[in-house]
Amino acid sequence: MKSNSNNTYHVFFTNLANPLKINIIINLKEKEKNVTELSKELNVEQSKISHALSSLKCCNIVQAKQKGKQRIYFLNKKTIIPMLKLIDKHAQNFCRGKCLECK
Amino acid sequence: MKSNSNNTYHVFFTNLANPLKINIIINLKEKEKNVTELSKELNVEQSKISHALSSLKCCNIVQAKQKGKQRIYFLNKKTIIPMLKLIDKHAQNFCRGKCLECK
DNA sequence: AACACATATGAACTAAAATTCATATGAAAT
DNA sequence: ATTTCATATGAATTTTAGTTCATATGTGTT
Repeated sequence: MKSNSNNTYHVFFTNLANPLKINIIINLKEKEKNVTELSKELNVEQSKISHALSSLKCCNIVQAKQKGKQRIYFLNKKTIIPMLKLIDKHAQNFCRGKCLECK
Repeated sequence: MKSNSNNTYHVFFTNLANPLKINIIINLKEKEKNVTELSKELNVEQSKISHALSSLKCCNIVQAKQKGKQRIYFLNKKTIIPMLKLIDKHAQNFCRGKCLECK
């Protein structure tokens, strides 16, 4: 019963179920950035950013390119942008604007 | 920087980041069911099902109606079905069909 | 080849979420 | 009003995921 794609769903959602990763994603919506920039703008320690990016990258939610000694991360917008829109709509329609933590 | 809707995203994804909840959702795609039916079909202990349903319900990912002493749960398909489709496409296009756990 | 800047990685620790299990609540039937 | 079937709930425990920090790797500069 627990199919293969069910596991894909689980892996995917688990990867996104983290506030820092969400903040990174939102931040990368406007513009691609390197690790140090993200670290400064979000005011979060570098290795935390690296760890977060690493798992986002492994699902291809973000991608990266090298530029000198910097690594520039950019968002794979194909999936994420429409997904966030779905959640926005869901929150409006079914949760009075925002989903609340369920104890 | 950490906006309000960022938290909605986090709550929403966290709610879905669980293999049992995914299995419940997939199971409810075909047909609405009560707790006992889900428990038997997924071969999962009743209180686990109830806990899972309770948090899915609080985000209105599932909804419920009473029928005698049973509570029938059904999927709010508006959000979830297109979201799962997005992930299917993502997996095909960017992850060779399935997302793999990232260590 | 030594150095500095940029990023990644591993492992121990901490935090958060899921499971378990005993029990409470609820709804109908007798 | 007692019993039975159905579901929910709380709290302790276990599991899983995130953080931290020290250090490794990688890239360019002198």
